[in-house]
Amino acid sequence: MKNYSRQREAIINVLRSTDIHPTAGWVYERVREVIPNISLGTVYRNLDQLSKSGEILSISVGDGYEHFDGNSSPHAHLHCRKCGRIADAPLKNDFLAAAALESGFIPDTSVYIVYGVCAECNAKEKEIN
Amino acid sequence: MKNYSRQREAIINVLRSTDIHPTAGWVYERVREVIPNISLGTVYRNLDQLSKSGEILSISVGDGYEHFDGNSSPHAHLHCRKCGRIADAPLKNDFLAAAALESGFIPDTSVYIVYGVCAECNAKEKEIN
DNA sequence: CCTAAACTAATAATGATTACTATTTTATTA
DNA sequence: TAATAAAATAGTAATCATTATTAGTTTAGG
Repeated sequence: MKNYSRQREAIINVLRSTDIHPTAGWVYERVREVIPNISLGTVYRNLDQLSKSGEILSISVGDGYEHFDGNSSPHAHLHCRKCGRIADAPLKNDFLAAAALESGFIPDTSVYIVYGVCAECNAKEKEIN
Repeated sequence: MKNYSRQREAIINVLRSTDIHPTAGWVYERVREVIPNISLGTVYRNLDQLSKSGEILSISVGDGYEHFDGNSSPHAHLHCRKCGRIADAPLKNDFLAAAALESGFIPDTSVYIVYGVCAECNAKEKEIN
């Protein structure tokens, strides 16, 4: 069903080495440092595959890019509207099930994104005014 | 700052009349029934504006489209991986603040999306097998 | 009525993502 | 260690949701 490829391994390694929740393009640039002639399509295909198999997480914050997270255990994301950063935040475990109680819906993953302004951007704002 | 326009009013009306969390394209088709020569760009611009001002909610489930929700009060969304439907689900109120406790992040909105399979799709699956 | 800011229709441009194709790699079996 | 089929890849072209542009129209306030 699924064969080994050093391209995929490199992609996973890059993802596991960061917590910035990168885009496909960012992953592509980093992987190129190891496999210079890797194709952008290969990066997209593998990220798609890995997120469908549950090994990684795919996150849409609505900034026009798909973001990826090597940590697929349940946690929330804090997305800063100003700098665009996506940070991790803890999440009570029983929440996923509780939210889906309704109507026979069978949950597998969840993405919880909190929009707002991060501490750093808030500090900069205060400096200016 | 913000002027009245009947295009924007029609867009809000369409959004408030449904709970399917439509895309810009869907809203466009519905508004055209009332204002036949409305421009798609106008729909996009207004939806963007309204979601930035907090009057509506913008939701990315990762299906390649941006979805919109006329109900901007905090609630979770159940996104079915098979039929693509997005349903509403209740959400404990204090959750938003709790998830953002960390590091001085100041939350404004949150989008909580649970991925899985809805009851209907699950029933169909059982019929087949 | 006048004016400036906000808005619109129509259309062109953008750019992230996906599709396609010929070639190469992987895993398996003899 | 060949032979083979499934899975992957590089490179490139195509897609299409969204954004930008522009000339003209509408709104609101004095």
